[in-house]
Amino acid sequence: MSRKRIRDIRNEELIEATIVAVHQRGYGVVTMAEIAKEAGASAASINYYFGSKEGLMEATMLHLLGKLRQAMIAGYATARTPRERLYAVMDANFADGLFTVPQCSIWMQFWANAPYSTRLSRLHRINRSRVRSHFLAELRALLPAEQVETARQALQCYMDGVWLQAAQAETALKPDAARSAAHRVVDLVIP
Amino acid sequence: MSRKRIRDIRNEELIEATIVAVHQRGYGVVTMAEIAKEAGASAASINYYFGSKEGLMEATMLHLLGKLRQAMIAGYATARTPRERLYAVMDANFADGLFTVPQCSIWMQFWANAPYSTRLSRLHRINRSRVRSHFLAELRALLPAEQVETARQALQCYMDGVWLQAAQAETALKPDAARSAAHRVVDLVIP
DNA sequence: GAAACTTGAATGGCTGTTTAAAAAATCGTT
DNA sequence: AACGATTTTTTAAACAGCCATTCAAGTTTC
Repeated sequence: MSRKRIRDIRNEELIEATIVAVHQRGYGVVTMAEIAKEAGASAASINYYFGSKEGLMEATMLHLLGKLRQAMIAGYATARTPRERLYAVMDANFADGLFTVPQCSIWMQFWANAPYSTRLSRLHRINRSRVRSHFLAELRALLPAEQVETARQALQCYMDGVWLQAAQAETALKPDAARSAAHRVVDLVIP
Repeated sequence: MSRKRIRDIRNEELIEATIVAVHQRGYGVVTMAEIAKEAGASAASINYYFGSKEGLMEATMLHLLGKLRQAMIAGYATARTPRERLYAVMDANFADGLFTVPQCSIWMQFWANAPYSTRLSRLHRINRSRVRSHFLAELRALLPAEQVETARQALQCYMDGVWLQAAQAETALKPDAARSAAHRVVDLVIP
């Protein structure tokens, strides 16, 4: 029982430290020693838990992907109409616990580096196609078939772009403002 | 006369090689030796011309920024109405010579790394505020004041998002398709 | 006492930059 | 045109530093 628990505690601590350290120093530049220091541990112990630096990065992204997925199913639970479900897909990306500068920052670094790591690009592919199919499912109920793909691209690009800007923000983000702005964009696309 | 020319030729060759090499290997991982090999030169000669790796990166981004600026003033030349000028701002980002996978890729890597380099973040700030003011100038002529900022954010986020996706594309891009898609988005925002 | 956990130190490899010396280009003079 | 002098360009090799990973030897937990 406690065998598992210690490992899980360390995992979370190290992943949180990774998010902070990557945000502060940059994905390509951050060192194991810096992440370890942020977590109050040693570089060697990170390898003990995650095997390698790439393993740590993969676990960190897996963690963030999980949070995103969880936020989305939580939103789906209360949504009744296709439009509400479309709101829910957008809202998940701007959820309070997700839409923070460090997390948007690390997400962008993930995007930038995914093409150069087979393990990361796998995660990237999975997540993107999941978001994509959620969008398509709701849009098909709201728009004529020939407009669906254009609308999806517009909304998904908007979402990505907001994160990209958020990653560069110098002050704290306002998730609720981002959500209502996103709703306005949805209403623009689907009158 | 020819003193200047050789230096300019090498500069361009090395910058082109940088774009290719960074696209292939990633900003944070690419080495001077790899860039040099791509250009058919030696790592030492890059330092001779650019002083350092960071200097090379700054020069490369300056080059891309210049191309973007040039594309935009070229578009402005033929635009007559505010709406046409708004199209022109979008079109510049999707110009034939600019909207390619390697260049979108390096641009994203630039975004991701700008916060960690004072020289890059300076360029980033300059470019962003320039695009922003272009957007605002045209939108103010087309929308009531209280809608301008929302529309600007929607359009600029869309643009950024398209580039982000383009950087991940596995096949060649279609700049004209991107331009007409962008026009549709503009028409959506400004009826 | 065994298993799980932690870490300081060693390892091996790789990187950007400098240096010094050679090669190439340019120029002034004849 | 030719040629020596001077400047510009090139690079191989050396340098200095850093980093992920490993490992052996401890410490903690059960």
